[in-house]
Amino acid sequence: MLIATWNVNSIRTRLSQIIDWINQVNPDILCLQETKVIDDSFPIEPFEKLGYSVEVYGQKSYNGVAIISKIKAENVKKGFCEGNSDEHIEFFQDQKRLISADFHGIKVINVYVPNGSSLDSDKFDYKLKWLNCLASFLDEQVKQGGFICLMGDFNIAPSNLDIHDPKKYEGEIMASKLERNALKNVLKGRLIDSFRIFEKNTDHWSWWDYRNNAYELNKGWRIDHIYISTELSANIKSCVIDSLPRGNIRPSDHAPVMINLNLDDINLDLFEDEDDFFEI
DNA sequence: ATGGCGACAGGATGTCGA
Repeated sequence: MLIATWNVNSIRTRLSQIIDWINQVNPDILCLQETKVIDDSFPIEPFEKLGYSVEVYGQKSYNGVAIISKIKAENVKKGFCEGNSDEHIEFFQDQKRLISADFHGIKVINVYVPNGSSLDSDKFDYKLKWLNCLASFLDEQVKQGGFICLMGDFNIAPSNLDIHDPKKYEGEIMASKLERNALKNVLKGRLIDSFRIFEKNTDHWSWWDYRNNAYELNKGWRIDHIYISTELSANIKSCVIDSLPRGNIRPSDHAPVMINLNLDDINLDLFEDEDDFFEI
């Protein structure tokens, strides 16, 4: 099963490129971020024509997430809705940055983490609070049992290996200790970075700034990630960043990232107490 | 380089992203 994530920076501007990519790669599940459109205006038909179902959670101009899937999404949830106090939900619900759904017993959580602007900005405070809320949300999902796939645009380079020039950006936005610790607190060791299962010590980027010829100079960051329950690590056959779409005419500034997950030999014993899993 | 580049809303140019 191919599961992919892509910050497309406007679904309407990038539509034909996304359709081309789907035709070429044939993913089973594609999580999108920065769709930048209200739900009523999301172009659902081009995906349905290819046999996909579409779940959207968007808003005007900013943010917006969606899940495109061949398998029908079960238990779709939009925004933070569990494991968080009502005031948290209230605080975060105006920015559409999270959608989750179950597929064959795997809970797919698609996130667009706030950028945060700079460390002295109110937006940075919002980013850390949002990540803390995500940690609580994830705690609740883990409690419910089942495998988890947490993916999307995290706007954080987990280590200096994920930045083309770590010295230049040391301690700055997307590279700070505070953000990295907030991300670690989300993962809590129970989820692992799929990409680093295969690429232990290599430079690969998922985002290149539109400015300063960054893509041509290959000056990028790896800020788009697919985290998966540690129990599933043996089932991941590959994790690849497809950088080619970044070279398109009028590209997104992000590249798609995907994993190939083998579900054939998943150990169902892990879920012997989870009736929900067997109903699917 | 307090600038780059691109999308958006709106109908010029400011805001936002990363």
